[in-house]
Amino acid sequence: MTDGRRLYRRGRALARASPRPAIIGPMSVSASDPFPGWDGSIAGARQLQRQLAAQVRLQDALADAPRTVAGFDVGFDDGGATTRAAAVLLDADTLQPLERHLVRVPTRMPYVPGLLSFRELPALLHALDRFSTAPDLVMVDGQGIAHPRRLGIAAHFGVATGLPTVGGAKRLLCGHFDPPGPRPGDRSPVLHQGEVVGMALRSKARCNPLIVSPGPRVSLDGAVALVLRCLAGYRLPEPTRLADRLASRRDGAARRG
DNA sequence: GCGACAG
DNA sequence: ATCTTGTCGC
Repeated sequence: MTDGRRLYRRGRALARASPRPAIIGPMSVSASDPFPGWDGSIAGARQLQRQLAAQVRLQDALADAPRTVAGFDVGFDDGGATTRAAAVLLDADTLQPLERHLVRVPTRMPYVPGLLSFRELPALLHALDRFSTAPDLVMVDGQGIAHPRRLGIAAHFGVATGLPTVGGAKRLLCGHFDPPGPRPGDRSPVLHQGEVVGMALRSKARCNPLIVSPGPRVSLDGAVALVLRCLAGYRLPEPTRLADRLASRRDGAARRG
């Protein structure tokens, strides 16, 4: 299924997928064709990343008072054959969930460091389509611009949808940082090739720092401020934490025993 | 050549 | 990511 040139399997199911609602924005691509122009190769994927990264603008351009925040994450089933994408919409002020969606689609790409979005973005876009209304802000489990070519899955999501997006990862993909202070809120810049591409944020005491990096329409400082606003006593911000629980079949309602 | 390597 | 119970530390 992977011959080095065509690593991505285009499937019938994807071809007849439902079109994206018109609530997303002018920059959006359809969930059925997430990577227009991609030839399916590794080199082509990297080239597309460089091209899309050039479209990322880090000027804050979100609603004055975001009313909703969405969290996205992915998990796997059937030994990896099925990709589970979770999308949770929360009230930005109370952080209470308003909508929760879980979609299952066939896995079509293996995990390749630096090309995570080519594996998980399609499923995330399908999950996004389930929302009854577009979120004011998006948070994705993964890197924003803290990526070798400045297009982690969060940044890619933002470019693909036109929505303001923030990346929150549990670990670093590239670059380095000095350990931030021990108290919640302490932070230390993430550097890569001489550029500040993110912030290692101590979101909770005695926990490893969260790697925060912006996607389109959000600045680095803005991303940190938004993440801080979404914290509720856990290392991960609520949007991503709830999506993670839903995608990883660890959701309270789905557990027995 | 060697080490690193989101999820 | 995923396979998996209890356990050490705060």
